[in-house]
Amino acid sequence: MEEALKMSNFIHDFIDEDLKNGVNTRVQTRFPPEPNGYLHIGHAKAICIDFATAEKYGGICNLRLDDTNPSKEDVEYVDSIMEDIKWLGFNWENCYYASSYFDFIYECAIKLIKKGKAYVDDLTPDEIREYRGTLTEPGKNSPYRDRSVKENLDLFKRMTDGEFPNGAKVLRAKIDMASPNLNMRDPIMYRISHTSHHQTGDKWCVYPMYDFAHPLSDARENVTYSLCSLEFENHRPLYNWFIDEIGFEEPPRQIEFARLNVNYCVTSKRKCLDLVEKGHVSGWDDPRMVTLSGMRRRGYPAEAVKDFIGRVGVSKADSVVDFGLLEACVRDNLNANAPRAMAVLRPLKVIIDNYPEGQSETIDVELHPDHPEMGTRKVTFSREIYVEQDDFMAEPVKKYFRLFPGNEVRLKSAYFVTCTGYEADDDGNVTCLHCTYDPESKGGNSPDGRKVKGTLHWVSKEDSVKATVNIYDRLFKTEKPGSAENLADELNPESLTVLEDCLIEGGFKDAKPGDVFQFMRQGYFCVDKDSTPDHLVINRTVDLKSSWGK
RNA sequence: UGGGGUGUCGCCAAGGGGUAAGGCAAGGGACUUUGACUCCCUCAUCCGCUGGUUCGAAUCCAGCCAUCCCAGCCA
Repeated sequence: MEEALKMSNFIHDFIDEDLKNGVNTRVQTRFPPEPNGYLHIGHAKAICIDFATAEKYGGICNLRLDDTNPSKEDVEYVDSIMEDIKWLGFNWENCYYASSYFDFIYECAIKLIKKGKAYVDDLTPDEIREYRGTLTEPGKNSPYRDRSVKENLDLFKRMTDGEFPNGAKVLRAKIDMASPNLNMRDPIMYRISHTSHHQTGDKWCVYPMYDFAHPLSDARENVTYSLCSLEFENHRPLYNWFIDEIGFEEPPRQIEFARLNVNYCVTSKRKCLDLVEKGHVSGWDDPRMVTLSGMRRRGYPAEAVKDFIGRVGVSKADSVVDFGLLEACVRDNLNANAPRAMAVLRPLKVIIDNYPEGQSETIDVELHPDHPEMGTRKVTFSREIYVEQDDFMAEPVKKYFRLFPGNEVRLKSAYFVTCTGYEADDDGNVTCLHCTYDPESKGGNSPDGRKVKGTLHWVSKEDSVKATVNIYDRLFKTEKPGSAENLADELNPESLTVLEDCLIEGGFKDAKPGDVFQFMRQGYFCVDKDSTPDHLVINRTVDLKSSWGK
């Protein structure tokens, strides 16, 4: 993916142009999340773009926690953000907080007041909204707009000193109440909020707004390209206004790109928080969530996520990427890297009638068919084994070439076996299969050269471990969740299927949380963090494509 | 009905005057000790629409249509 993202996109075209014209001589970016939630697949796009762009041009990318609104933020989130970025494999040059620039930002506010470009406004929130006008009508000036510099300086200091309650006053930029761009109608720079901040404690009771803090933070850090999503396009004139008014030698430039949307997924903090708080999911790291922690727990390799971002590309067109593309990236990665193991999710007992009772043998099986260097593991074959329930049909449908009475198949790496009969309970459910094996076919090939069309995975009764397996489906049944009044109405009731009593080959007990295996045709599976040697909990990462049944 | 964006295959996305890359999905075939993988082949006479400029346009111009963002003391 590094290559994919280094391929030119329109952002790089702008940068190339600037570099060519001498507008800039270097490239520096930043990834600026607000610590008010967990990072998700959408952030992964921003992270990849920010870090890869800096890397492409030999510049640096800082992590900056955009913490200008303490009422919504928490250190729990800053910790998770750092962990998730590291998991993705990116290393920030410096870690800063917007709050570490509060003194600087405050000085900038004073400077604007002194220039007559900012004023303290006493209007109430409702009045400010009224005075702002509408999309089609211009706003009107606040009666407090023409206060003297001296009075503004005094009032702003008293705001800062905590003399006024929340909402009593704000500091506003004096721009143009008739601007067709609402962001330019005297935007608020500072609001009063007697809230303790997770980084600065009780030092401040006024906090800068995003529009004021962001450009100054960028400039302060010597960022040259401030890459963000499309919804900030309308803010760019304001971003530039603050940069121009304060004055910087190497002004940063904001470039916007379309944010990532994936169908059947939710990537808004509001909705994710809702799912977590209302218990629709087990937490921010629920394997069904597309949070970075959720995907990690699900077993998605970080490389696969980055590959996905690279394949999606960067443009300014609103788009919704198919979740299937993410899964394709995961399969590609895992197919190449995940060791193989045999597991039977819905066990069906098989008795090899002509295999001596009490006898067993150990078979070496490659961990990966394409990578012999990965070595082998040992599996045990014996008279009583288990196969998948749907690997048998009493009355086979056309083109079915697994087990059915009279048919011969291969047990992966073991022997050819022929189904001779089966037992069923009173309800007609098949409870046990009877087979005979061909001793000459040890290893899975018959010396007489006869072929079988089916190869089944299996586990022996003696050498297997029990596990609980979670099978996941999409969390939502609607392509674009969030349109309904209640998000819960759009949840897919079958997003989680728990299978108890699954059987995995014996050696699996040594697997560690986070390890991902391919259980042959059943797909890829990841050992859950809550798994213990006594109780294995396995999450299905993704299934395999199958042409069976088409 | 204001301003700012965006419209190329089912989903992403290159290409920016010279005759439509690639990926995912889909379909067909080969191979196969995973009905997986791999490997072949197919898949936009057409680039939102309508005009115009030009020898020639998806690429330039005009008009129109569709769609997204903006009226938080959120980011």
